[in-house]
Amino acid sequence: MPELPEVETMRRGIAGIVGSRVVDCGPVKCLRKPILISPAAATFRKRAIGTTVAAVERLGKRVVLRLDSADSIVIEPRMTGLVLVTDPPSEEHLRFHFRLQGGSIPEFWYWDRRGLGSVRLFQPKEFATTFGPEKLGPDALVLSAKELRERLQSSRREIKVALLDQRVVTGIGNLYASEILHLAQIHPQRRCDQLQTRHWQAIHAAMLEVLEEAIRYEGSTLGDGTYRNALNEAGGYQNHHRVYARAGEVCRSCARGAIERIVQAQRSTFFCPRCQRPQRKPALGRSR
DNA sequence: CCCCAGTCCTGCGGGC
DNA sequence: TGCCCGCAGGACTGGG
Repeated sequence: MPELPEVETMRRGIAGIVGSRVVDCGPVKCLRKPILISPAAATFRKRAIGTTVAAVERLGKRVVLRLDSADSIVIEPRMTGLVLVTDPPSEEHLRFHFRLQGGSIPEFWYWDRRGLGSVRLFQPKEFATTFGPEKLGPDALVLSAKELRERLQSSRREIKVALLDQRVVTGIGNLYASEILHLAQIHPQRRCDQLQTRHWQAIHAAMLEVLEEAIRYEGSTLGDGTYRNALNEAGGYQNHHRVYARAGEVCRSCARGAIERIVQAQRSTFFCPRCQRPQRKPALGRSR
């Protein structure tokens, strides 16, 4: 499930196309239901072919190709999308193709097993409204601890659920939310409005540490093996997960707690009940 | 404001 | 052995 570290790895994998000219692009004939491509192929090609890639950026969990025409191509991998410069895991799930000239990468593909992702081209105004600040919060690697606190301190939501809200902070998904809260030693069900400044500082520090470490390992490739980098190689961070998909196993921090799995907002959360204590309950009755 | 369930989609693994 | 079903979850939507 590509989140910030996986998408950043994808971005780096095709960063070499900067300066190259798009000589062809378009959907790959696919037996499956086609993924979302907009505008329709003819218009897409007309606007993209002949342009030069000015930059390859990451916008939360999306890869953005900035063209010298001022248009932007946004690749959104959702669950199973990949950007590949080499042999795909399977031919049948190739979805979109780019051919380039003038650089070290002559072509690359968008591959997507489940087909929930998209490849879209935006003109500047449309891009601004689609990805404006009210739709997408600051990037997780840029946001400060103070800003994170200010955005959530009055929310009654559980902290783990709030971290998944891309309007608050972009780039964190289900896997890294669990990892971040474990490193920060915060129980995933603690309410945002009951966290103190020191808790927000811990979450912020853990967010940077986990995401940067995961980027160094080129992301997480889970059991289904879906996620791969642009060279179709698995990531390595799954071997360093503290809690994710480790239910019943011993906690690597305290070496005593067994990792638990709970469901929040219809998604799995993993945590260590010893390292991540729940909200202190107000004392009942009166103390003597 | 926030929550919840439903939607898209495929592959995998448990259960019988 | 084979089939069915539940599950995985990012982003979005509609209703409460």
